[in-house]
Amino acid sequence: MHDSGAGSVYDTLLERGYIAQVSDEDGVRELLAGTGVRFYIGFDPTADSLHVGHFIPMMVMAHLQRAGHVPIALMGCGTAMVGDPSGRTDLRQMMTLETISANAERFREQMRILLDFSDDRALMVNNADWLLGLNYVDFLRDIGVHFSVNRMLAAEAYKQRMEKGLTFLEFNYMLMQAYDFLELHRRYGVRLQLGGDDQWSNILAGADLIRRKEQTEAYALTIKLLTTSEGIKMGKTARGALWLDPEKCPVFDFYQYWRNIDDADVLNSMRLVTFVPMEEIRGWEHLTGSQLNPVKERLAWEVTAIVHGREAADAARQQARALFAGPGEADDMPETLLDAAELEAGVGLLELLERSGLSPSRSAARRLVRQGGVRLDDEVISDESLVLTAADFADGHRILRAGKKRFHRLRPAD
RNA sequence: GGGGGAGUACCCAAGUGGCCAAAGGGGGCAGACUGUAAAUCUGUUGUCUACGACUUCGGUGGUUCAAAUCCGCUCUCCCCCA
Repeated sequence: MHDSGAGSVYDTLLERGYIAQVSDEDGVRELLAGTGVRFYIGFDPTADSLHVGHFIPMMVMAHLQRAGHVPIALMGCGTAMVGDPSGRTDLRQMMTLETISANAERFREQMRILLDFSDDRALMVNNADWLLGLNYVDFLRDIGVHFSVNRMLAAEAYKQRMEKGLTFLEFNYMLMQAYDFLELHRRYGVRLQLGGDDQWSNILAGADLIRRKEQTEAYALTIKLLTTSEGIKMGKTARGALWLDPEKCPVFDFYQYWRNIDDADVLNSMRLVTFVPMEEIRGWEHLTGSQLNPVKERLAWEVTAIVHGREAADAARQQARALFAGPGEADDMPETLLDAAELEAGVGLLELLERSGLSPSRSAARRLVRQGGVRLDDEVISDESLVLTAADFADGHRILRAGKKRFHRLRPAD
């Protein structure tokens, strides 16, 4: 884990491909050339776990922290009460403050995987502290005057909503985020806000506000969203987003997501989600086809190690190698225990597929069998009415496979 | 406040009394081919005690032998006028 010693952090960010837009490139470069710069990124706790979409901005914060700057992670409990319309086609589900606060608690824990909060090397603040107590009329007179509705409507973030409709509630989001920036400038001297590229107009609004209220230059820098080479958002899995919480996305699945990445996206991902030095990454540029497989494995290990720790990454790698390469198997494969009584009576294959989570329903399990997608150990099972009894477990456990990539261990309970 | 329009499966979107578990596309899943990739081809994609049965077309109550389709009420959203 190391950055290239030479060059400024700004150049590191640029080279690794994080930067999407900057309000004043020279200004930001100069600012970051110093040390101890406080900058912030806001995270609205609208779900109970962070996902890869948040992970990229976190990586940027980590790079900057390692270069001696001070990241401020803003928990958007106040802004989450309103909901950011940027990039959304419809109104977010309104959330209660309790839910939001509980989510923020999870976010806080997950932030620690990448940021060092000790000795004020990074700060965590909550905009509920200043947003929830605001007086409406005061806010309008103090902040609202500085916003032109005409200009707001021209913002890309709102344009998309002009067809589907935009509520006044959401329309205010930009003002709140702008106010956050101002508030953090006043409290901590923050002059730089980072965010996903969809946050561009919101961040600029804040920089403008600071300029007007404080006559100080503030900067906006947006980070590229994690997309495939075809511009499609990455991080979606069959079960939804690629969550950082192992409860919501098992480590093995997380690892496999990166292991199975498209050839065209390997190096780009390597730059964005790992700390592997650029010199090393450049050395892989000429690789093509199956030569990229070891690189994919490295990528998967590196990200997994950052998010879940080295041991978990080692385990996932070992498990994957065992399952795909040889007849072996790993220890921490998900498993289902079968008690003696049910083995006595016999357990149906379809039931097992459903219970293990390999199939969402028995109908789906039946289809899977019919299409030759089910294997018990290495044998394809075509009999959908197959029943397993204690005799089938004479050698201990059996491995149930759905398709080529999903595995589950069945084991008699002791 | 007045007028018009829309809500269909994971998403988009056909269907306007029976031939509808509901066209088509996307996505997902499986198989073939491969490199645990992509592309391509094939199959599949409501549930179940499965050649049949049951539940689904915003919600609810009706009309009818029969409703996603007709009527009343209701919820949500969009557009035009104010």
